[in-house]
Amino acid sequence: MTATPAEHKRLQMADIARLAGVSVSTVSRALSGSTLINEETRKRIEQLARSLNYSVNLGAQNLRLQKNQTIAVVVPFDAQSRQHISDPFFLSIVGSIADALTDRGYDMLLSRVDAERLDTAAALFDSGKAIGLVIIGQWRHHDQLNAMAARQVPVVVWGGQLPQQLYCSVGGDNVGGGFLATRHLLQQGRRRIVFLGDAQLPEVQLRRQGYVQALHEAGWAADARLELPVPFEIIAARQALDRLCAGRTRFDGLVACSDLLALQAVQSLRVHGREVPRDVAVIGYDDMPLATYSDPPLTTVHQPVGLAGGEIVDALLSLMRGERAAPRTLPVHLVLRDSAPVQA
Amino acid sequence: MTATPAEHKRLQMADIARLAGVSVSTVSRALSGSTLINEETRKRIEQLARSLNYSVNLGAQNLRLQKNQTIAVVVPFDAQSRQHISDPFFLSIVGSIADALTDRGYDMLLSRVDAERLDTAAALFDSGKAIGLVIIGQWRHHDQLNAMAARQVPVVVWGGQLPQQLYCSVGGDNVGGGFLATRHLLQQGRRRIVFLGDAQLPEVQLRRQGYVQALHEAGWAADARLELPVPFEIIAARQALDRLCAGRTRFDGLVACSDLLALQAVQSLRVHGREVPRDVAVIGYDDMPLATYSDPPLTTVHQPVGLAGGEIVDALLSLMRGERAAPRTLPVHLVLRDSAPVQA
DNA sequence: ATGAAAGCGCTAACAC
DNA sequence: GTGTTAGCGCTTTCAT
Repeated sequence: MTATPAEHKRLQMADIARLAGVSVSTVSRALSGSTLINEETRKRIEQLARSLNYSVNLGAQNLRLQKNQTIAVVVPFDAQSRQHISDPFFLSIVGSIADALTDRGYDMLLSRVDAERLDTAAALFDSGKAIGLVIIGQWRHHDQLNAMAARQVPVVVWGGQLPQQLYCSVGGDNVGGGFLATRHLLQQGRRRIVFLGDAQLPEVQLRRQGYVQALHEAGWAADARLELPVPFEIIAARQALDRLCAGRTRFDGLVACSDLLALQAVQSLRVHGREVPRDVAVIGYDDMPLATYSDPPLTTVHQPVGLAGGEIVDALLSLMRGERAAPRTLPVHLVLRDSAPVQA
Repeated sequence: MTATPAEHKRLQMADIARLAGVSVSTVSRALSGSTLINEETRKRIEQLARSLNYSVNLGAQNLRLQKNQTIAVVVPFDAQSRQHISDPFFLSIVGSIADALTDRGYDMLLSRVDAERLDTAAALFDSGKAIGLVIIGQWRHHDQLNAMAARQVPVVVWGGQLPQQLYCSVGGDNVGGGFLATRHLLQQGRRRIVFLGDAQLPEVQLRRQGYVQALHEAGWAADARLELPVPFEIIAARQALDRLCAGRTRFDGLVACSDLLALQAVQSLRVHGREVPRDVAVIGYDDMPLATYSDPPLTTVHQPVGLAGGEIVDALLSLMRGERAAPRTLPVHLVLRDSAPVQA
């Protein structure tokens, strides 16, 4: 609320030095807690600095010290759908990482890149803006991530563990999650189970593996007509669901790759006169808060979002220390609620 | 996945210069799009740089150019409850701001500070780490925010507009929201309406003003027994709600200060044998996605989260240009769903 | 069109 | 203990 660009009047060490009647080195020492300085001068300088709201310029300090405490967290976006950060799961993961980084004394730079060009995220590292990268999701570009890792960019990816993976990933047990959900439905007597999710995405592909595996164990084969490759984006997903429900494909169970997708399915089913769980049992994924409050409360695969941030950050830090960081798969479990209860 | 801290081998301009057989100045010119350079040399250098994944060190560049494109977004946390970023509304706002900043070419630094010491956020500016600040919520420290603004820290606060406010705020119309919710309940014949929210927080205080105003217009006075000063934190809120429901205070309507709070109320009421909306009509606040899917779907005050990011960022940018930025109040509206339907 | 040199704000030898 | 000086990686006069 001033009329002059506040930019120009930022204090610097030389100003403090002049006002205190000492040299800049003395100020530097006073403010950096050096031992070889008179206690009284330090007090005086510290107080002066504080009273003027002076803080050491971190850009200059970092340059001089060759140091940096910034980690970039990259949330890819789908350029086609111009999708924004809105998926509650992504947001939660970001929150979890933010907490973990704060706890460990790092700064977090939040960036967005085109999901088709994950490799552009490396510029954040190459330019020295960040000393490490966290990328949320592999999307369709396992290869780009591999290339980044191959040239030593410190990067941890939230996502699935894939064969021939050079980068470090941290993620929920996707195969296990898909399996648990599907097996539960089978155990409740469901036979025709829809799988809802775009298997082009590695995480979804892995969940699908669990789905297929559960079917096989029960003696069934996967049926391509029951696989609905919907994106995470709600509007498009809903259209696909409405088509499915309006069509003549019969099904009595459904495994979705997010809670939001599952709830869209519930709504679509309702519109088409089918009841959950009576006609179709539905299982979500993620266990976001809304799964508790929804109608019906959602049986869903719980992802350990709270832990995720710490795991991701710890993996990245060890990577940056030069250690090899093995991919980590975090345990998931099924939370039973009403959309796919025991005793269907 | 290497065994050597990758830190040391970051390329710099001198390396490129050496490899290209030119001076650093030439490289600098080539990479910065200067006109006084041979087109062929530029091509050659650009290609060399690209092939080596070289990017200009932005720390050094910023220092030299006295420039910086980083905006800090600060999400305060309640140190007592050790609360993490989990409130879906905060997360959404952060997402919206992230999108707005990305669109406008700024970097976003996400920080957390103790909600009791909002003023510590100013260090991000004083140290030159960020050239502008966005703070999510006023919490209990209007005064600290005023002090920051008074000393020219470019800051925009998401929150309510208060008297004697020196800083620029952007926020939903809280008085209007509280009013709309309460009036709706009154129009549906509800008479004893609980207000759920900690009026120590300015935004909540404003919503309470709207609540009181609606009561007055209908000829009623506020009843202190119907005001439940719960925090946004779920566990504590739930305890207070259970106490209310178990007690002998009668009420047939409830206005909550977040959707999560409203849904906790619904659950608490259920546990105590009361039905929503039949016995108690409930209205939430924010209109998060879960409000659509919940049981019952929540009548709630819609906040324009999608717009918020752009408004906040634009206000901040104009502030940084040295213009005076007036506080902005964004319109809210009531979304009618089943928890407080028309025709109670 | 290109190179040499100064300097952005800071820290760390190295003097004294 | 404190000041002087060099230099972190870059851009930009100023020469040539």
